[in-house]
Amino acid sequence: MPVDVNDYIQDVSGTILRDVAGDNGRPVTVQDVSRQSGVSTATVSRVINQSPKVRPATRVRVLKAIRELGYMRNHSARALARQRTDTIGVVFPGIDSGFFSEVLKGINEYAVSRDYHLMVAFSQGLPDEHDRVAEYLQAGRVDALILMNLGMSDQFIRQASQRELPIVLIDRPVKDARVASVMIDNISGADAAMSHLLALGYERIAILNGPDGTIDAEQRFQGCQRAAKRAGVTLNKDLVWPGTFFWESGYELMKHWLDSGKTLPEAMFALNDPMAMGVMEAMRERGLSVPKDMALVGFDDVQAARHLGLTTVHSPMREMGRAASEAAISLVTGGRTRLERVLPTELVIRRSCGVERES
Amino acid sequence: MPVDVNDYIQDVSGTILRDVAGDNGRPVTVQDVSRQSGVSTATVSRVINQSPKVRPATRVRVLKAIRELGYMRNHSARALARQRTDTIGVVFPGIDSGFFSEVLKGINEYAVSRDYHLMVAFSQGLPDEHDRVAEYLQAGRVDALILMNLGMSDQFIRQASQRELPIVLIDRPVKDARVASVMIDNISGADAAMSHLLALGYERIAILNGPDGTIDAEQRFQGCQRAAKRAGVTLNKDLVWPGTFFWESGYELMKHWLDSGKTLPEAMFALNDPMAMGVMEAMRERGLSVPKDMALVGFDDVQAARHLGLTTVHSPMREMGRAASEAAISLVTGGRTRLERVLPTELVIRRSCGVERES
DNA sequence: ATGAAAGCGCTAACAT
DNA sequence: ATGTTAGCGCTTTCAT
Repeated sequence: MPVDVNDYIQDVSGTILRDVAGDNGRPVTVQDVSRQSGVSTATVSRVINQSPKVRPATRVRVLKAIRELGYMRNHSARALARQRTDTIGVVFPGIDSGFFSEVLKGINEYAVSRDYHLMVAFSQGLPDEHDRVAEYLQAGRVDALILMNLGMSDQFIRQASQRELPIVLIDRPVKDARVASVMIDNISGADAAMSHLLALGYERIAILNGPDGTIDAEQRFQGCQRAAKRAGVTLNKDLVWPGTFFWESGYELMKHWLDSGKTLPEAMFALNDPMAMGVMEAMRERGLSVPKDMALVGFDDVQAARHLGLTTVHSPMREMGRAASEAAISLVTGGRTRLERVLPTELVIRRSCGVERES
Repeated sequence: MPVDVNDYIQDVSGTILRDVAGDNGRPVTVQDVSRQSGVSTATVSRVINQSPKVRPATRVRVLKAIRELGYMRNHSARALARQRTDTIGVVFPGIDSGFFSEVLKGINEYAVSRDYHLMVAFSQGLPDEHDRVAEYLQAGRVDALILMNLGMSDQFIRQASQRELPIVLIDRPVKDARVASVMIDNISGADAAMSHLLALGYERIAILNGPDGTIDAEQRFQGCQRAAKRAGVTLNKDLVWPGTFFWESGYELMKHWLDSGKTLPEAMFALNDPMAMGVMEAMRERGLSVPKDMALVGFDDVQAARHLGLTTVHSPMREMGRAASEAAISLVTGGRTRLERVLPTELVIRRSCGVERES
């Protein structure tokens, strides 16, 4: 069914672009098609919507008229009549965690395949965030909402979810709310990275943490603890440093460390890639290198990580987008969906932690 | 006027989120508000749309009803009646040049300030690109179209522009088409970079070009020539290398160069940052460094450039987005606009070309 | 299989 | 300043 619809659309749009509505200015409507093909508007609508109850001959006549007139269906009218927009709203935080484009592509991929459109907004700050969401919540704008990594309170989300509009949260679960959520398996990812470091025999392992209160930081650190516990070692509190998840954070830490003259740890696990890259850069500036002077592992597997040979935990951003998109559309169309999805992460071993396996 | 409208919306949305439509399932309409407040729907509409011709007392009554009922205006109905959607469509290429998020934010910034929404699509490949554009061209979906850096032919664009829908092109001019375009000043940017290198006294300057046929590559190379000409030198053809604009391109070039044992040039101008970063990485792997063993300049000023101390030409992506957004909305609302805008670029001097000024 | 007609929720003349 | 009314373009019963 979707396939047919697409075919139809391509057909029409091809026409549009070939000979542009030469007639008058007024846009072509079903009425016009109806008149031109000698059938009722109801039948025209049936043809447009691939209803099987149209005699082939009739269908052809209508299609011909559509083509001749360069008819295109009007979205607003259709949405108004059907009470759905075939559009899903996406709200991202204004500060770019760097992933959003990947996630958005994932969302888009699936949405397109289901013939859905995307309405996106970036929120700058909390009040604006609320406004944006509230705006999309307005009946008729979108059929579902995907919210990524926003700062709004659980309470706000819970209230928002009272409306009939399906909501999907990326990178954040909410208890007690009728919303779907998709996250990545931060814990296992961090566990794997830490375990790898431990298996390599490193003992003095520093951890550059993320900011307090973010779920990613919390879970990743939790993963570290799990790995340590399993290995029967304890994390050295003195080697756990607070970070911001920004590049500067890693850069500054390492710079101070080197300035202080203290000996470096054998290895460091930066809880995201930008920080790891900051660390690398600070070392490079001092003529030190990874993994010679210190092993290093990151988290997220941003594009640059590959280029720098940084061992890191791959966060499946694209897939998160896809999953969110699937959940949203499935909620809209009434399909069954798992309300909580946790996507697996995977350790990608490169040269920064001392073993040369992949590049 | 926009301010008032926003106030109103915030008002309403506040309500929405406070006490959720407790009543029945049916969404609240102007009719309901009309009934509840004892005025006609026309007046309700006037209040909603900030018409000045409403007695304050009446306005208050209506506002009260709106609040009590948790009324939200229906976008589709409004769009259908007004024949405008307050939405602008944005089509990006599926392959991420890395900028698109910046540009999108710029577009969003201005759009939001004018109370417009964004509908975005990524096209994968040429046919899909056409489809996406054609789809948005459908009356009623969006009020204007911003196309970024797509591969479609001038002819296609020209035909698309025949429709009444305003079109704004980013990073590409089209002759003879009734479209607006915003670009960056590649020529002056490259000229400045090249001139800088020449002023520093470098003579053997290699150029790592972009792919043939892309306007960015062409113009940037042109800028190089202009600088050379003005300085009274000629570009050494043997030092001009074809590139792809991808990281790998720079990496491979430099690797081969080093493998070949040929002496390095004194300086290199990579016509975009990713390639420059590839070059740096290849050098780093050989224990060479910038600018000690070779000066290096990039183009675009991506985020990592700052971290790596790469001298480069700043491309104002955010501003491009803003400008495109302005142009689009201004075309929609009938305001006058420059149809061609070329945004200035700026050389950002960091340590990679041999002088330590900024960091 | 097809048509007639009643909306979907809102706006915008036109009247008063 | 406010009300009446006729659409906007499409879908969808309900008849036939």
